[in-house]
Amino acid sequence: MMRMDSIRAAVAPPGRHAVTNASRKGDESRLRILEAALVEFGAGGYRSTTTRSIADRAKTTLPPLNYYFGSKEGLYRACAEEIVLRYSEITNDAVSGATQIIQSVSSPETARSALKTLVAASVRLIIGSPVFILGNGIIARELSEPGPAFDIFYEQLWLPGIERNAKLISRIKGEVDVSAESRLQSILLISSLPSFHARRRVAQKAMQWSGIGESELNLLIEVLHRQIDQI
Amino acid sequence: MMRMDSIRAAVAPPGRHAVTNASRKGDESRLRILEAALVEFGAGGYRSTTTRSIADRAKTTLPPLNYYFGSKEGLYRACAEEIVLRYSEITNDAVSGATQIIQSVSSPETARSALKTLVAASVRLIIGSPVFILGNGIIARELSEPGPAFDIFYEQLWLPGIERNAKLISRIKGEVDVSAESRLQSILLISSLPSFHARRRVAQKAMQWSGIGESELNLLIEVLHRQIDQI
DNA sequence: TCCATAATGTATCGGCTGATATATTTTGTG
DNA sequence: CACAAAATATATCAGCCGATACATTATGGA
Repeated sequence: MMRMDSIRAAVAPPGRHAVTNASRKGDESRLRILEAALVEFGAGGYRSTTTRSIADRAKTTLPPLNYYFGSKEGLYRACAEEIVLRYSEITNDAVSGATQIIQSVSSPETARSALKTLVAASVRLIIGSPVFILGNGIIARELSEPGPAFDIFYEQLWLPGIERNAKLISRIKGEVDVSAESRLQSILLISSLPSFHARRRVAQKAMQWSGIGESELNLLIEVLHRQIDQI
Repeated sequence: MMRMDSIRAAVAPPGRHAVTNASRKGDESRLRILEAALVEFGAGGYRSTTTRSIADRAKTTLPPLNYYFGSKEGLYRACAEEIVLRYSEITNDAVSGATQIIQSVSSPETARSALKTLVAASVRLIIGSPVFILGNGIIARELSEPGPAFDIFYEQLWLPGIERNAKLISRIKGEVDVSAESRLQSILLISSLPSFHARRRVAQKAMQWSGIGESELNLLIEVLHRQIDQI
């Protein structure tokens, strides 16, 4: 009982992190595993995904998974952090634009325009981006059934997003402080998108779309923009 | 191999169904198991829920589960059908009212009012009803990760709901035929609700609500009604 | 009351899963 | 080139899960 290996692996994944000049092959493997995990977790969720399937996709075996990430749960959390990272990078422009407008003295119409930009960017990212569908699967699932990554997404993605949009909506309506109503509108607006991702199959079937391409995205954005126009 | 028992159990759960005068105790057990399954599946989803936990909650053992429902999946599907049944019963009034308005020659304002009634009823059912939270958990999960019950919900719940609301929206706008836009608006409107259920924790945290009671529901309905006013 | 059948419990099987002890190979460095 | 450390593979374990063979009890009609 209480073997050295398990302690080392569980507490701080690989000791390698403390070392400055580690081998490059290790990093490549780590990334390959992470990528495979994103695919597998994204397709099947946490429970349904087996570490073996991840190892297979990463063209390796089981031990490296624990070697680099400590456990299945550690790997899952690493996926969540990776998703947040990529997400932030992509939305960086739209977000910093909005932040600037929120912090400065701006007209309702400026705020409205920023909100539209944010929403359009989110739609393209969440629903349109093929490379991001897997990440969105993980996000959507974590929303409807909080798992090991809930807190990561909540604190780094949802709460900031809700607050940002609520402030913009508030500005549009000329409120001095953000009202409960505005915050609720923000939640509903933001909720629509992962929902739409999750209900992709439902929506596609109901709309009789053969796929979700440019024209479909544009229609969706148009409808949302019109909704924003009427705030 | 190919034993009688398994064939009988898998194809048509119990032969009992063909019999007119079966024992009452069997029905009670069946219901108790179904109720327990609704709780367990609702709390944990299909994969995470074990047949043992269901049997425990139903204060019985494993064999009766297969005896009455053939398999874990059969039990899950039975839960979905039960949910659809209860759901339909509760929304029956609002739905038949809306149907009547759709089929007759009605003014935009009549349609708008019917849509508001439908949405308010849905909000109370999906978000407000404590007895229905478990069913909604199953529905929400099945939306974001299609499982054995997806088709049941799609055909009996979502598609009819989307079509109904789309027709009302279309009527409100005075369209002759239901436009793609109206249908999309309908999807977005309907999507908000299970989303809000799923994101209950997120919303509650973000709104700093201690719970979702009458006043919170009313605020939510108010925001949605205002949205409908601006269609 | 008796008995066929329905209902439930006990015990167990086979398969899968996460994890890891152990052995082997690969890598970077002096 | 040699060698310590890092990385990867093999083999295996222990636990859980769905399912069911088998045994037992309960039910209700004749």
